[in-house]
Formats: sequence, structure tokens, C-alpha cells
Amino acid sequence: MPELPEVETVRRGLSPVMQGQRIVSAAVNRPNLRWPFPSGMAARLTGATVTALRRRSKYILADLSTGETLLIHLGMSGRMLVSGAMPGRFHHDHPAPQKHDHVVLDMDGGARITFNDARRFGAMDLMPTETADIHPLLAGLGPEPLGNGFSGDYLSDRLAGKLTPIKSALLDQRIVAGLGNIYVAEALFRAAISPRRLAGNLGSARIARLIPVIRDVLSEAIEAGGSSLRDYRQADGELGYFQHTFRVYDREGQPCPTPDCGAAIVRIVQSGRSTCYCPRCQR
DNA sequence: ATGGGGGCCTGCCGGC
DNA sequence: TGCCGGCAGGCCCCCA
Repeated sequence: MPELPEVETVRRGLSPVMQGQRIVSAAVNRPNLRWPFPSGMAARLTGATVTALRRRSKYILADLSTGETLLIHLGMSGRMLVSGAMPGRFHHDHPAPQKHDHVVLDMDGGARITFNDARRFGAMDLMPTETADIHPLLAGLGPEPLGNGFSGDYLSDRLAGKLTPIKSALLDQRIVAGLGNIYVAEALFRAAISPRRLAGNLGSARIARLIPVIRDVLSEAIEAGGSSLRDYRQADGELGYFQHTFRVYDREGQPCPTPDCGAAIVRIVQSGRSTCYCPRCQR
């Protein structure tokens, strides 16, 4: 579910209650999510201090004082709930355990972090920090879309000759890491590029439009998450979901937001995923 | 090599 | 009201 902006929002929400703090206890309530948890995960987490909380693509990486790094992926339905002590906030009691609370971390600052994931497409793993880059889930990832490695030259190179639709190419995490179904749709709309256009057939002008538009869409969503983060923290501590207004995603049949366009947003299916777009504005 | 489809899970929503 | 099919923001794996 969460794409890069949501994961970054979760990371920022966890940072004040995890970074520099020690895990005093770890409860692991089932043997696996998408894959088995690493052996002895609870014991390997207990007593460790979180020295850094990073993000790579849609993964959160918690570096530990033990020399290991905890990898967290939220999958489609993973959520992080923060309860108990939070800096600058009133302390409150922990809520009653919920269905699908799979991993619970208690920090020495008093915060409790609960990983809840109904569909269990999420994942957790532990690895030596120095080998995090070559973890199987991270090794093949393309550049961060907000980083310098994601340029017009790079993208032209990667899309050249590709016969797959640009929509599918942008979902390919080996090409660019962190985009998902929503933000690809939003970026293609803003760049006025049809999701059906073949990736190898974009041309330099469209590629040049796409780069800043992707950055804008993600940056705006992160900002929106940052503001809603405060609300969530006041409300129930739930991280990872925030309401954001989309221009085409999930707006099938509604009018295109472009002034005077008048066309209706259309939904098609590409590689098994739904795509929403304006057939008039996007070419 | 590359692209497309299946599968993993549970929850929710709309239609009958 | 209840049941059922379809769908969901991800990603690995297999097959052609």
C-alpha cells in the first residue's frame, strides 16, 4: 500500500521515538509475514539501540548498536502505531491489542511501536549493517527518484527500446525505486503522458517533463504527510496513511481537473493493475 | 532477456 | 440483512 511518500512519513514519525533509543522488549507474535522472520529476531532486537532510521525506496532501515540493521517493509496494508510516551506530547496508555498486531517494540523512552499488517504482504529482516546494500530486496533497486541519480539522461537510457507501457516501466523498481500505482498515475497526468505510450517511445521532451513532475508529486505528498503526521500523532498515533487529493487516481468517471478539458477520467488495466488517466490531456 | 500474469493474504464495498 | 464477487497503494516467481 504505502509508496515512497507514505514510507517517508512513517520514518519521520518513528524517528523521534526510536532514534537513539533502546529496544527494551520485542514481541514477535507470529513466525512470518510474507517470509519467515529471521531466526531469533526478538532476542536480536532486545537491548539494541537504534542508531539511525533510514529509508531506501519503500523500505525502512533501522541501524542497530548490535551491528545489525532491521529492514521493514509495509507491503500493502502494513501500519505503524505509536503509543505511550512521545516527545512533546502527553503520555497516554497503550491501546488494547488489535487483530494483526504482529510485532511490538517497547522503547526505553516509553513509546510502543506496533506493526499491524492485515494482509501480511509486509516483511521484516535483519542483516549486518555493512551488507544492507546487497540485501536481496535492496540490491536491484534503481535510484531514488528524489536523488541526483534520477536524471533525464538516466531515464532515457533505461527506457530506450522498452516495449512495455511507460506506466509499467515506472512501476518497475529496478528503473526507479519508490513509485507505486498512485504516484505513477499522478505523475503521468501532470506530465501529460499517456500511460499506454510505450516506454521506448517517449522522446526526450516527455522524459524531460517527467523527471521534475515525479519529484514534485512525491515531494508534495511527503509535505502533506508531514502535516497530517501531527494530526495522527494527536489522534491515535497511526502512521502511514494520510488523505491526499489525487487528480486522476481513483477518479474514474469524474471530470478531468484540467480547466476546460471536459473529458472524463478513464480507468484501464495494465499488467493487472488499474490505471486512471485523462485520455484527452495525456498523449 | 523481457514482459505479462498468477499468487500471496485479509478487508471492504457494491450489487443482488 | 446476508452473501459473493471484485478490488485494493506491493512484489516475487514462473512462464512464454
